[in-house]
Amino acid sequence: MTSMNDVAKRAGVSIATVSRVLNNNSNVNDATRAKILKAIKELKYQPSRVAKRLRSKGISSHLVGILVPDIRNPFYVDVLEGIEEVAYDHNYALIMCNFGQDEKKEKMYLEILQSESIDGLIAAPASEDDPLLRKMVKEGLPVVCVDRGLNGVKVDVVLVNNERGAYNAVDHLVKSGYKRIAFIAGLSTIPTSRWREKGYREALQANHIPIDEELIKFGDSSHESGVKHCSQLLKMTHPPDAIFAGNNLITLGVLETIHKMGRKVPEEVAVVGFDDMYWSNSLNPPLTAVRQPAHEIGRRAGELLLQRINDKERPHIQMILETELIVRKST
Amino acid sequence: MTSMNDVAKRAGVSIATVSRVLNNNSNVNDATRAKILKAIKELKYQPSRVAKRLRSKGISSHLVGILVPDIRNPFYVDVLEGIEEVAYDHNYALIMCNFGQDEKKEKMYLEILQSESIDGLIAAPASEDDPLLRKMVKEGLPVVCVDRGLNGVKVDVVLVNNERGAYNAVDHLVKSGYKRIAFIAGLSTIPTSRWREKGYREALQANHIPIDEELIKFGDSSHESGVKHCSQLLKMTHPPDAIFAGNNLITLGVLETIHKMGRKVPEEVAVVGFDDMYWSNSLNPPLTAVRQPAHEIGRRAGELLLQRINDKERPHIQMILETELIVRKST
DNA sequence: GTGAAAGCGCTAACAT
DNA sequence: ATGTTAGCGCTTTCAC
Repeated sequence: MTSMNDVAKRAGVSIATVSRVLNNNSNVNDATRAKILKAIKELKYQPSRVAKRLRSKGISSHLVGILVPDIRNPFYVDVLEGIEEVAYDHNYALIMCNFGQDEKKEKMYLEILQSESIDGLIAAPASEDDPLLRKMVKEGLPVVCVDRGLNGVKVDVVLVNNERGAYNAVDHLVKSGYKRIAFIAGLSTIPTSRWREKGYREALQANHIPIDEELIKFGDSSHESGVKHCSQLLKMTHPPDAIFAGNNLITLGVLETIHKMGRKVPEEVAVVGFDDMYWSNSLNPPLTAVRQPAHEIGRRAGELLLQRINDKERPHIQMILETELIVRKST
Repeated sequence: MTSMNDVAKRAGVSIATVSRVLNNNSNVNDATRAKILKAIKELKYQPSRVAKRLRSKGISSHLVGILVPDIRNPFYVDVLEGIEEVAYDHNYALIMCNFGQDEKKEKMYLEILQSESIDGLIAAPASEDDPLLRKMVKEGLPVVCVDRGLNGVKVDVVLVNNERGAYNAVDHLVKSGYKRIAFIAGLSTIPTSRWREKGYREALQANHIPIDEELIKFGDSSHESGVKHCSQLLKMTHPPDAIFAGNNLITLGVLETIHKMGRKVPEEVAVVGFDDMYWSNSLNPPLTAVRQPAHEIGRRAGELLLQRINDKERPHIQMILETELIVRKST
């Protein structure tokens, strides 16, 4: 790699001057500037982001971290895309860490992120009580949480009204005549699962439908979990006539299982999923789903993060976006 | 951030000794080591990856870059996951760059990656002639290409036999009795599109079916492109009785369009897609698809990269994996 | 307007 | 077995 030194030599100036034209703050003689620019071009010089980062802590290193629970979940992919869009617009690079619901992995990634001297972090932590993340926030790292918050510490948060989203889905199921509505939830430790469960219970209560605890299954937010719990449900003596799936991946597992067991959707079992996908229309049958504005969540989170990086004193914001129930053919 | 200096002071030793226990190479007195370890723990010291990177060029910085064309494509997500798996096992962090089929963006990301002093790079470049990437390889950066190669320079490559994959798909279509088989390809500039086209043509020829150029559409590897070309195809006076979709996203667009136009699959139009998805079974109808071992591709690429990082002289490898045609209900 | 020099946190000779 | 020191490539006072 050619360094500032090479440029300085070639232009016959000192590295300080080179640095000046690079960050075009101070005044530099036009002739000198031209010489330097020429040398930069000739040498194809590229400043080292690493050295910059090491030297100027606090000054923008233009690197932000992203911590996602599961890259296989299309929801997070969309969020990521939203973030990436604003990052790109502002010349930030992303260091992406996918911890796959594994808290050990999450911890390791947080440590790496920290030691990479990132400017900021967008995270969907496994737990709202994550001590390490909390510590990083306290130490002044700009952090924006998506999809879930972080207790006991001030952070910007972008999420969706999960309770209402679930409520609407289940309410729709009831209004469509379904009586035994099961809920396959994600990991019980993650907040979204609990909010969605709350919405589920409330909708049932509001409609005077007794809650059958047998119909509530907590799994681990994965495709396999959807498969497992759906097949258990379907094998019950009194199987449910509708399933509310706690997320994307679970929904896909549920659909697969129902097909494999030869049941008809929605005649024998209706399905509504939390999280819409852009290809929900091509599923069999077209899926009724609670749509989260994932891309928007990503964009907002990205914007909030950049704002906070530039102004650490700005008051904290909790941004709650609404979901939308997209009724198709599975209910 | 607490630094090595803080640790050294607290333990009453020099930073060199601290560095030694951290990289446990040389001999350190057990008592001293214990003291230092204690100080590290008490201070919650974390070495700065940035400083390490700056200092020791060439010595592993444990950061590798990933350059993917489109994170929305489930194929790349699976590849990414495979890479991430091996990276995690070897304590490498990933800096992920998604250029969204945009060559300008790709260039910017390559520059960033370069100036981050990464140890190596796994890339699926937009073009096999990318000059910047080529330059980086020439300058000694370990690079592994996935899904496509890089001309005029030696690199490890992991990809799939696209030609044969396409051939098998189309051959299957013919053998199933379809006569007017359309092909909606991805971006004509990317090699995979051309290989798949080749396989398509060959299968037709081998089966003595005349090629109708009207039935070959080149788009841009996106969902929208699938929608657009499928609807054009279906509106023809003599529409095709089968569609071979050039990738994941295109397939989804095709399916959506067929449903929207009220045609029956496979009775009115059969569909086979390149790239299988783990939820292909839940599509309407279950999709016949050419399965690429995406996860395996990722793992292999990751392994090759780590090997190359550790041994720049190792001979270059081109790894060609086979595809598998999964016949379901759409054909 | 420009240069010299200190230092960010670390590693790796080279001393002791 | 441990300490001293010179950088890695950059920014930023402080001089001139």
